[in-house]
Formats: sequence, structure tokens, C-alpha cells
Amino acid sequence: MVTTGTGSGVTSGRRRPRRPRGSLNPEAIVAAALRVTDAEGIGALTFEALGRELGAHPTAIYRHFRDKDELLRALTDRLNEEAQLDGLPTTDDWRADLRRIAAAIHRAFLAHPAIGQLVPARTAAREHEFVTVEYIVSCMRRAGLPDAEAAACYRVFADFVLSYAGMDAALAALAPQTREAELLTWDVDYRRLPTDRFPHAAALSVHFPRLDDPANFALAVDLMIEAVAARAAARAG
Amino acid sequence: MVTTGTGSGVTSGRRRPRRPRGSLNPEAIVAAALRVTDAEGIGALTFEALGRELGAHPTAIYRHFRDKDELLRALTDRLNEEAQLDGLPTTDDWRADLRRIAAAIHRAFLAHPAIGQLVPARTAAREHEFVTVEYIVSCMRRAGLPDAEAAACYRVFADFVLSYAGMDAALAALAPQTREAELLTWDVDYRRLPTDRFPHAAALSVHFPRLDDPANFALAVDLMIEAVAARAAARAG
DNA sequence: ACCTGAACACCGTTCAAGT
DNA sequence: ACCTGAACACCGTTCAAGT
Repeated sequence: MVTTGTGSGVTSGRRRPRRPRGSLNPEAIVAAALRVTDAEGIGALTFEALGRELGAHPTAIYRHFRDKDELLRALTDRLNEEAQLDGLPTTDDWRADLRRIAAAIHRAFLAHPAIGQLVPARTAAREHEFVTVEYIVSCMRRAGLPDAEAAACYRVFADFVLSYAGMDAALAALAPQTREAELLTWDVDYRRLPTDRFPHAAALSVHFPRLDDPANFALAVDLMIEAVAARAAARAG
Repeated sequence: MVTTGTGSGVTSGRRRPRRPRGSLNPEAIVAAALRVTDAEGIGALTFEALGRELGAHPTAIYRHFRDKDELLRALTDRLNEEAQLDGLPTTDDWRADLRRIAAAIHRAFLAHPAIGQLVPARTAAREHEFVTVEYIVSCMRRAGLPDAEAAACYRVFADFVLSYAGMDAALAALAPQTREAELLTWDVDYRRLPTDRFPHAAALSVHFPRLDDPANFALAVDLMIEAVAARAAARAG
């Protein structure tokens, strides 16, 4: 829900009242930006719209963020924070722990798809990223992998989760009618592939899961975890 | 290398000669757009710059593409085409075949990172995509998976490759100094993590592979393939 | 110290007028 | 049928002037 600054039904030419000192801060700006992008997408995130949402002058935001890119980085870090909000207990089952953090990241990205789609392109080293790194590295060590291989598997698992979740977010961020058109393409075009040129795809097209089926991400995560477990077993055996 | 339209050293105010009829076509425009983005990044792809590269009026492009989004879709399809350029032989080793197509896509994305980073967000069903789908589905069937599971594994493997390669492209697309700063962050900040709060990450940080190490993608692909093989073996056994 | 108003540069898109 | 010139709307950013 996007609220106007004052809510009073003044004529559009009327001056907005000056905001009190210090009422504008990075957290409030990030929260407002998230409301704007959740409601209207990344394309609607302009300084004009953000100022309206905050009840502040559009350029007042430059007091707290050097430019739009710095604001976007803050928004992506906010998503990392939200992924950890429910808490991430470490149990005695490293596989379940990996599934838990993957699901938490995927959930946060789909809750704010306009921002989630931006994350893979931005590897900002911020406070809330460190916690995720620690959690995944811990899982890889408990799996029984030697240090160098645990580090390599951490990097691969973390980047796989970020990039796949970001792609799912990009699909979810499309305007509803555009997204439906994409999904329809798969349902229609792919089921009409000529059997002579595309025999395998034509034969299996009825089984293709929908692009936005959450089972896709879950299966990808499971495959990754099984492969890590197999490597750990090979080291131990 | 970005060439000017005519190459003649005319003064900037001089009118450019009218282009002959039909000399402008989608292929020429896509090729010119790829030259611009390869040399100066996605931010430099404006109608103004593209017109300059083509020696044509900026708005002449609207004759062949409805808007900028349609041009970008054509560019992403061009990357799919390029990934298949070397030819994709089907051998009797489905694992090697999956590695081959994954590497071909990764290579094409990194050859044109500014466009590669856009692909995961755009699931355009175009001619050159169908070929990739057929190839991967064929591998999954030869692995011995039953139809429904082969279809699910195709979807997951294809989207995993696209999203991971797109993320690698996004890093490669950064301006050199920005990219170096990102990589330095990992080399410096992560090796100074406080041991009390981040014991596992601090212990393994010296082993973290570089973000732009091509071995990361190769390892991710291998893990996926091993997991698919294990599932196929479980079905057979 | 912080906020506001105005101006500037840039870019996608449209369209009537040309050839 | 195709291309060109000009105009329009929009947006990020800067900065001098206000409180």
C-alpha cells in the first residue's frame, strides 16, 4: 500500500510542510523504497516517487545516500537481513540446515521480487551477508569436507542459491500479464514443437514443470546437497 | 572496436548522407548493438550511440524493433545462437554432453557479459532456445531417468546454468575498477572476520576461491551432473 | 546542519514532414 | 516505403539559496 505523505486533501500546488530535523534516516528511506517497489516494481522507484512516499523533498534523499546505486545496495542488504529474520537455528543435520537457509533466501527474494532480482548482480559485502556465509560454511564443514573443498562448495552453493533465487524473483517481478504470457509460451509453443527436429523435447513437453513452480528450486537445492554429501562420503570412505 | 558510420573526417555539424534503402535490418542492428555493449557496457546502449555506430538516424531503429525491450530480447537470443555456433555434437556420454553445453553457454555469456547478465530475467522462447532445450532433454533421457523426472531435471539444470552463468556475466560486466574493488573485498574484509562471531568463515576464508574463478561454475555443473547420475542409478537399481 | 527549488543533461518515444 | 528532424515526457544529479 502506497500512502501519500500528509494524507490531507490539499490542492496539488500547495507546499508540503517542512519535515522535522532528523526525521529522515536510511532505515526509513529503505522501508519506503521497499513499499514502492513491492507495490509498483523497480521501474516505479524514482526519487520523485520515493519523496512522495516519505512526504519529503525528492532530493532530500541525497543527504543519506550518495546516489541511486547506493540506495539499491542498501535494499539488497535489507533482503539478506529479512532472510535471517525468522532465525536460523543450527541443528545436528547439516543437510536440513542447508535446505533451511536456501528456503529462507528464496522466500525473502519472492516476497520482494523487484529487489530480489537485483541481488545476483551485486555482491555487496555487508553485515547481513557475513551471517549467511558463516552459516553455510559451518554446514560444509559438518558435512565432513576437508577445508579447501568445504570452501569451494560453500562458494558454489551460496552463489547457486543467490542466482537461482534471483532468477525466480525476476520472473515474479514481471507485470502479471507479461508473466502469464511467458508461462503460456511454455504451455503452448513447446507442446507444438515439430517431432522430427525436436524429438526428445516434444516427447517430454507435457511433463515440463511450470517455470514458476516452487518445486524447481527445491529440487535444485536437493540435488546440490546430495552431490555434496556424496563427495563428503568419498573423502571419508 | 567501435567504428563511426562513414569514417570520413567531417565536422560534427555536417549532415550524414542518407542510407540506401533496405541497408538497415535487424541482423545489422543486433550486430552493432553487440559491438557497442561489448566495448562500453549496457549503459552505453542508447539509440543515439546505436545510430552513430550504424551511421543511421537514431530513430531509424524503430522501423525494425518496436522498442528497446524488443531489441534486448533479440540480443539475448543472439547469445543463445552464439553458444551453439561451435556445434554441439551428441556423443554416447550424456555427462560430457551436459558439461559441453553448460560450458558453451558460460563461454558465450562471458564473451558478451553486458548482454549475458540480462538473460536469466528474460525467458524468451525463440528459435535458438529450442535447440538448447532439445539437447539437454536428450541428455536427461539418456541418463536413464523416467519421463517426468527427466523433464524436472531438464528444467532445473537449464535454469541453473542460465542463472549461474548470468551472475558470472554480471560480475564480468562491472567496470574494471568496480570489479577489482568487489574482489578485493573478499580478499581483505573476509580474512578479517572476528573469530568469535564467525568462527567457521574465519577459519576457511584463506581457502575461499575468487569470485571470478571459472572453476566455480565448473564445480557447480559437476555437482549437478553427479546428483542426476545418482538419481538415475537409484531408479535403475 | 539540513532541506528546498530550480536548473541541467540525458534518454526513450512519438509523429509530422520529407524523399 | 522508408528515413529524418524536432519535440515531449521523464529522470538522476547538482547546487545555490533558504531555515
